[in-house]
Amino acid sequence: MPRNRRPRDREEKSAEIVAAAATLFTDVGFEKTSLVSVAKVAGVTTNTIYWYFESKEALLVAVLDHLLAEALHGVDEQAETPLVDRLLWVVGRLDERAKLVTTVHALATTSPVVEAWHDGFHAVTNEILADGLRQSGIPEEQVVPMTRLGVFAIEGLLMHPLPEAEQRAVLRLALDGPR
Amino acid sequence: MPRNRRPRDREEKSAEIVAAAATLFTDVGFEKTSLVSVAKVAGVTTNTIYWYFESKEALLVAVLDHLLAEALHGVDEQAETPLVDRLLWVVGRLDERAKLVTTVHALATTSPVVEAWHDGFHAVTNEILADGLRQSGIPEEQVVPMTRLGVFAIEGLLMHPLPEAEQRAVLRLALDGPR
DNA sequence: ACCTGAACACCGTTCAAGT
DNA sequence: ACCTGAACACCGTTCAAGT
Repeated sequence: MPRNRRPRDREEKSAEIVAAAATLFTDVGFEKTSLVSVAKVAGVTTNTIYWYFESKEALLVAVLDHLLAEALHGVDEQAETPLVDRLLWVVGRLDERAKLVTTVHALATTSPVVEAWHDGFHAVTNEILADGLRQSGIPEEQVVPMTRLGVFAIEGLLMHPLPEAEQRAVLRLALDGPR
Repeated sequence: MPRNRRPRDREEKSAEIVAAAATLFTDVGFEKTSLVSVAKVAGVTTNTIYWYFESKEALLVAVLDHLLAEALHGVDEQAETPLVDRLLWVVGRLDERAKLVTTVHALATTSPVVEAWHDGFHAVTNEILADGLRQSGIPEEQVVPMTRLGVFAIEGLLMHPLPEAEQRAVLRLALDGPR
């Protein structure tokens, strides 16, 4: 029982693993990142990862939670700017993580853990976008399909890089319609 | 030189491998399908696959070409029906292959072969959709963003299953705008 | 030209053993 | 409770060898 092992060691170690995984997953990609390389960066052994996380996919979910919290930090201060700009801001922040967007969709069809995270993520983002639309005075029966189209547009923009002017054109079209 | 080896053996064998891979990739998923299982279904050895295809990803591209040709067969006869219904028809036909849609996007970021196929696919579908929009009398400067939004909507519908009535609502909104 | 057997390097995961 | 060494089963891929 060494006295230098403080009680927050657990969260620290786990946080280091998540941080290492977050960098590698976004840069190298989830599939191409081996747990050995995650362990190396985090300064632990492969098996240690399994003490903290049930599987590689469970580690991915922890990474996603971490990045989401990070990405959402600051979205509140933007409550005053127009909806289109707010969405554009979100797209800009998520752009470096684009690789993970496709990874999540690919894994959601086979991995229950990832599927659960994906469903929860959509529930949250749908709610945020739907609220924004209602406050813009969109008639209630159009809120649901427009929310869906808006989310599809955001996902599409993340998966297919485009200059910002064209991103804006697509989002405006999705929210305001032609003209 | 056995006399029962006909000259079309090569295409036959390769077609059998593609057919086996097409079934397994769509049902089990690309990542979860091992080349051993493909070989077993096709009645060959794993190494034989490498005689016909450069890699597992090259085999995927062959499968995609095969399925695309199959899916596009019959789209011409629909030239008279409204654009929304035509897109809905395409979505319906691709729905069982939804797993592959996400796989292609996931691999496109790391595999040049798959990225090339993905780019070509988008070029073709963009053209088809843009032509349809022009014939519907959409003003030229709106054709490009509307095509993009339309493709994003289709991909979104493939990645997130929805009842047909809601699929139609999203597509109508993308093409006709609110009201 | 076409196909195989046997190996290679690597992967996610497990488990008995240590502290 | 936490971590490790060593192994497991499996994977995509390669290559020398056969016909």
